[in-house]
Amino acid sequence: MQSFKSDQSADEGAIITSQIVQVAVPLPVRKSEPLCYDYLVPEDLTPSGGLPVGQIVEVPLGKRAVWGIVLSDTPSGDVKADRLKQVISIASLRPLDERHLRFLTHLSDWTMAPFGMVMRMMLSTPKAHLPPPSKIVYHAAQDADSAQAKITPKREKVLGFLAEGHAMSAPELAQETGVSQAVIKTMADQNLLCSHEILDEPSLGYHYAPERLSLLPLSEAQKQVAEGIGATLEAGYNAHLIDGVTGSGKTEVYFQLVAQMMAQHKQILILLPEIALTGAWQSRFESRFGMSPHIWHSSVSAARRRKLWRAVLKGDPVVVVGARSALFLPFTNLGLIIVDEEHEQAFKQEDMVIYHARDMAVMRAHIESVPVVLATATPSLESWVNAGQGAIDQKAAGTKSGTARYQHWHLGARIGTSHLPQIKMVDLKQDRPPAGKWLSQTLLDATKACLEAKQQTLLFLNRRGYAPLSICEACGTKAKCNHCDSWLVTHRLSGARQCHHCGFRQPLRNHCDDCGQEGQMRAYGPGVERLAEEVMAQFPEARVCILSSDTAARPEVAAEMIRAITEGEVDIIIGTQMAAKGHHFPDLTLVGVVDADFGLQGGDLRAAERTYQMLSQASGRAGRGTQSGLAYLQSYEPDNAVFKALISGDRDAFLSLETQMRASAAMPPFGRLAAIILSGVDEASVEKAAKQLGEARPHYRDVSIFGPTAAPIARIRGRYRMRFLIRAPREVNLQKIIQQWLENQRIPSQIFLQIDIDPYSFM
DNA sequence: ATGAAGCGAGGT
DNA sequence: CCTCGCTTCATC
Repeated sequence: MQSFKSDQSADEGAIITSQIVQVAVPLPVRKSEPLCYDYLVPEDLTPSGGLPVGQIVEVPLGKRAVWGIVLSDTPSGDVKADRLKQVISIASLRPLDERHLRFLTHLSDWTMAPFGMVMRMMLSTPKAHLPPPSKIVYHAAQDADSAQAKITPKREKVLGFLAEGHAMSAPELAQETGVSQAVIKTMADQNLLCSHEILDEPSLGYHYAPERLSLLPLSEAQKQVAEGIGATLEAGYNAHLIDGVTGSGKTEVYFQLVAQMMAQHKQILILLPEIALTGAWQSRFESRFGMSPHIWHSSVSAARRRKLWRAVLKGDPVVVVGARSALFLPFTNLGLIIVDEEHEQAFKQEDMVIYHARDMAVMRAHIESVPVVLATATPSLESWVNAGQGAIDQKAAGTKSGTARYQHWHLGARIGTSHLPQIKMVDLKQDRPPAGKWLSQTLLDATKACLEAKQQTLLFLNRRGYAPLSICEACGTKAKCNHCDSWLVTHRLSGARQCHHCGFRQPLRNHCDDCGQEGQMRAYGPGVERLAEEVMAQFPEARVCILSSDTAARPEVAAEMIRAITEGEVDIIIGTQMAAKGHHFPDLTLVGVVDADFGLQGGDLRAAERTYQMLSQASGRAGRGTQSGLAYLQSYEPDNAVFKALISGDRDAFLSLETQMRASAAMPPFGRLAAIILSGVDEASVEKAAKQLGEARPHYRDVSIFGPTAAPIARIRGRYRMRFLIRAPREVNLQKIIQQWLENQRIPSQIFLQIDIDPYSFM
């Protein structure tokens, strides 16, 4: 009796002394601190004693088992110890380091996305936290000579190889020694070899070998930039903006920096905006470095991602090239971050966690104390101002001048003989194409001349499909999406009318859904397919291709089209944005921008900036070879400042003007913006929730809150959306204001609330 | 996020 | 009286 009791109390004692940790759980709960729950750590899970902060663990959560991160080794005490659940398992990974955790919390704080969601995104690589598969390896038996088995020549070969101290799996060994696997198996059976199980986790790290590099010799200007930045690479955090016209060789400059950090055996992260189209970039990397970089994006196979994720955490020296999500990899030996095409909007992630990968890359570099290099031909206004430009205007906006956050590096001329294209306007009010046609006489003549000179033309139109709008001539009804407030775009090539917001499609019929009339549907407006029709009618002998995300949906198809164009198998390219980006088509000398005004309308904060970037990008395709290039911009308002800047090539004047406008309107980067978006299936309840939230709006002297207003496209994917826009001076803590506003608000659970700090899209 | 419980409308 | 569907609640 007595002893039973004391045993009992000893058990209780064991439970009480066992460790309790706080684990961040993947719940979408918005709190100022990461949402953590207390869990007991069973002793048999931690032979080494306690769990460290940063350890990834599997814990029960309600009915489920989820992965979370240990954020504290002391209990919060929120729940009585006897109600605590136990940690289920511990990931076979080293704990995340403190800097990575800091990155996650800062990102969650900045974006106001629930920590649990940021963490979930970071941990979403399938099975990365499970132990790697194991494999059986063979090595020479200790007492091999005492075994009685015959040593045949083949066996001799195997033993000879293993004598060098290797341990290998049967297939590898067979490969290496040129014997069949059966020989190895038999030798193992006869105790000539002994085997054991190891984890199959080869290192992915590069071996830095300067003799394998074949970097291009740099021009004087390139060398200056490479050396200037290079001198700071080992001095912790430093941010650089490489600002060089298309074709000035920015990539070669940062390759030099990559090589410099590789010599230090560091991990290097290179972010590209659209990784699916990076075949050319990759082959360029391979030819300079004699090895492939590791690619990271959502369509890389789960197995590869898993291997890379683990290798990155182990600290293997790797060069990772990736899309936005690569930013969340658990680097432990990071040396350098590069963000190429830093101005690209594609870096802004608009899903569950809304963040800008360029800005978060700078934040991560800061936390990791490593340099970050932003590269672009057309800097975003934010980066340009951060690089200390437009200083007069900064003063006007009350910001201290002379405090550039980024070092600004210019790369001027194009490399080699090529020059920037000459840009000319076509005034569509004067030189107007006939109804239903889109090419002015000027552009047609130029195209004809270009064809005759056996050179290529790019006609740029950023509109997919055949026509953006279809109207029934009988009743005036427009073909609309069932799930969104948007028109259906006619796609003749795929025989469908489709919604570009939700992917809804219906077969292409010449029948009105509303009045039922046959044969009355008319297409309005241009799309690349329709433009192709016009071009083929004008130039029946020309070889025409359409390059858009519809015609080149898969990367292989896109690569093939780009090859065909590069090798001169095409005369006229009709392309969307996809054709404008980064390609090098040496025979292309004429670019026609069919609708240069597209993108300027809509009152978007960045409309002018974005249009400038896109048109300069598109016109920059012309004249990259030995011939000089020419670009025509068709516009109804040819006097717009954007076009004037493009023609004069005075980009900095344009950016200064934009900077002034932003500064005087207290818009980013001189003021801060945030959007709060409420969405839900039921329009009335979204409106009601928005109204309630609006009534609780805080009132501050310098903070303006606009809304609630229906989003410009009020319904997308069957969800109604209302938004608030908040504007505050730069020095105001916008997140804190929103936090306080939302704190005591009860949002019905069927309504989804999102916060977009520094919004780019106003849709 | 996601499973469970709570509650009104409709069916046996 | 019991089930279906949808809102509300809690998750250590």
